[in-house]
Amino acid sequence: MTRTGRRSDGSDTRADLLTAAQREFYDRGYAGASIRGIAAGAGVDPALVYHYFADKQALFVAALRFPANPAEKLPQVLAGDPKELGIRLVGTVVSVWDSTESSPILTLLRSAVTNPAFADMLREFLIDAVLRPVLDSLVVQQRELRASLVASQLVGLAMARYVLRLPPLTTLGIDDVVQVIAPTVQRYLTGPLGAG
Amino acid sequence: MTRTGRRSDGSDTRADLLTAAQREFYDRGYAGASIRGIAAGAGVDPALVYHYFADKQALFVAALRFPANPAEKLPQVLAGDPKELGIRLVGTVVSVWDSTESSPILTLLRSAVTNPAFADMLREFLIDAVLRPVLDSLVVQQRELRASLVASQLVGLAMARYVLRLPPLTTLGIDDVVQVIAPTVQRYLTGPLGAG
DNA sequence: TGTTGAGTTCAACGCTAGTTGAATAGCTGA
DNA sequence: TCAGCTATTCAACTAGCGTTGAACTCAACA
Repeated sequence: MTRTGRRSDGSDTRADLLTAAQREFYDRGYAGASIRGIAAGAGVDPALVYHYFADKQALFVAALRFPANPAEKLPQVLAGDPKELGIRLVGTVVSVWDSTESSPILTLLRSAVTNPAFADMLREFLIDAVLRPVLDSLVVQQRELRASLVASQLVGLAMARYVLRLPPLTTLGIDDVVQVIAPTVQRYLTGPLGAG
Repeated sequence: MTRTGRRSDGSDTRADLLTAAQREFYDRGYAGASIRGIAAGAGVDPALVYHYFADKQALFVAALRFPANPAEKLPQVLAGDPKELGIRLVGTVVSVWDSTESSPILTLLRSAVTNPAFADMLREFLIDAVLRPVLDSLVVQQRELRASLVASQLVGLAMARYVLRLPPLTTLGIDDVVQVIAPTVQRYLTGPLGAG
């Protein structure tokens, strides 16, 4: 019964910690998740977390980026008729959100609400990594306003579908969600912003 | 230097506690706010909180309802041309949100993200107290879907304007916000929900 | 005037949290 | 084989939390 010391099996403890952290941060938010709980989820002593990560916040940031989930989907969103950009954007975003049990963006959304630093991270991700590229592909004015409007509808959709769990929006299939939300996003992207 | 015992001035400590609680819950969310911090904000010993309220959750609920902020604005939203219902709804909602430094709904929004019980409270408030009455005043189908769509855009607007502080949406005046958001809400309320 | 009850503080309990330093066990390369 | 690095655990520290019970002081009413 060896207690301390290195394990004999070739387990990847760092990855186990990141997976457990993802789950825990997603379920409970940044403040609600505990190092002890994450360590328990990975079957490991809490102190071990500090062997791999500087502190709780570093673990959070690392968990957000694991596995690498960059905007590599952007090209296929941008390709095609700009008149159907809203359809492709909403479809891609919702399918990414639906695809995993603990989407990093939803984790960040949960934590952004009570932590201004994470709100900054989310805002910068949304604007810099997603919406600016999309809008730069269009010939429109008022890009920043349009970007924030699209963000407002997408964030609201995430809140309604995953956090508040509003009955019809939560159970709708991806195609139905796209059908009702995409026209709004399309107007924010390319439509007139005055009276509609 | 009297330490314990009743105060001589006619101060309303209960109201002071509720005001401090509002501010603290708004700033930090339910879990992040502390009884000790709220008591300090009211210039009072933490134990005094338990003289007036059963526990932290009771204080939270009491702070949400203080001062009474029911949907007494509904009639003036419902009155008038249904074609401009979106304008009146968005205008009223944003002006309520902007009017106070710690709107109860925004507090609830902040806390709902990490606490399912508060998510239920917020959902029920939005649907039962605001959106069902509005939709019952219209002759439309798919009321529940329309309600959740309106909720998604309003919640997203709140997130963008007050939590994420997306630059243009945060600084826009109420009239400008209404101008860009109301058409979306109007379509969700009365427009076609298929391809737009 | 005396008594009661409401308002108020003090001190503490039990719990959980993030974090750290020392000790131990196994792997790797000389 | 052995030295040293890395992985791992143990035990503890400090700080903060919600909450409680007892004590004290004043105001109001009989």
